[in-house]
Amino acid sequence: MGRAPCCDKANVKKGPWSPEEDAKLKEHIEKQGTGGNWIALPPKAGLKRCGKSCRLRWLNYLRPNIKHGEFSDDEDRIICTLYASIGSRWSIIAAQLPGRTDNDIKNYWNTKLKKKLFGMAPQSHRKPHHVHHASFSSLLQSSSTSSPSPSPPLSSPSSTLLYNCSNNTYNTPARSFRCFEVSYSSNFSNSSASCVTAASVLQPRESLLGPTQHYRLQDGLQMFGGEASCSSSDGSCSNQISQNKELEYEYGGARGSNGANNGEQMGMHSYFCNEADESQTLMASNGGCANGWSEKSSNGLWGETVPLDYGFEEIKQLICTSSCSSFIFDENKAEEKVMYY
DNA sequence: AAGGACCGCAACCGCCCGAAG
DNA sequence: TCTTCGGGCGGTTGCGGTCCT
Repeated sequence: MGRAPCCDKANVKKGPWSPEEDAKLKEHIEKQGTGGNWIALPPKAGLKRCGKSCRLRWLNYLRPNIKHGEFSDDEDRIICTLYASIGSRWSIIAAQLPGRTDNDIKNYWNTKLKKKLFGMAPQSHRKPHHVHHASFSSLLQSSSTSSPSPSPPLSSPSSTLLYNCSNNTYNTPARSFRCFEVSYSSNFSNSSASCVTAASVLQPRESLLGPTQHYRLQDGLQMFGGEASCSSSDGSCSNQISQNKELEYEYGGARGSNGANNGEQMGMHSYFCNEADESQTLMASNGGCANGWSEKSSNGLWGETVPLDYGFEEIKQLICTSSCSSFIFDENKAEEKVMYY
């Protein structure tokens, strides 16, 4: 009955990893692999660490192709957009950002992006001393040519973000965004074998127009899975779209307006919302395994059609209303949890 | 120069779920 | 069928670095 304990917790080392430990772990995994058993790995590798700790160290730091450093504006947009639609499913979000780990994204969101998005003033009066990111509004407004225009105050985004009802676009002086829709079907049968990743994120409108549109989208898709992305999974669900070498991107093909993909897997559909593009559908599904997609959404958005291309205010409001309306205020964390579950 | 405040990040903690026994 | 484990995930913490006074 049952199994042996995973590790002797009294005899495992905690705290920061030494370079020697890193080298041992890396060498062992590169030679032997994980063997599919992290708990058994530490003694084999000569490490006095918990298997979970080894796994975390490998996935978040030692694994090849890990990307550290600044997040690009595109990555910011992906994070914000996905956060607005699915909440703090960091592993899923990480799966869309090649080279990024869920831990990285989580930290980035908590320390920078959230403040950027909500225009939070620094808690102290001193100037920020780390990397100066563009504000989110300027991020949204930045043109593809990165023209250095000053950012308007976040408190008045409407002054620079104009919604065009006729074609579902948000226009700024420098750039406009196309409205995408992504629908999540909840009636797929095999959650472990079926998952869908975000196939569209905020894209500069100009990149979606004209003859290059198709290719840009394909590029965008491939970007998601071009290499082992860095969800904290063992990699099996990281290449969610890159695993889809066979994945068919139906461009202009049949559209499952209800999101069902023959009823067997969750479908994600991105539509171009203006009339000129309405016949063009990008449809993506895959055989990855990000289980988050298979679960009921914490914000209750599954099965609905969720606009994924937001302006600043839309993302802000979505985040506020759908998932964690009170996350700015620490005193409301308890309430926040209630809202989640 | 020293102390305090703040920030970012690596790592830990605890829970959940499916698998193993 | 029940118990326990292993893997995975999100939330939280603590430490070290940086900046301000």
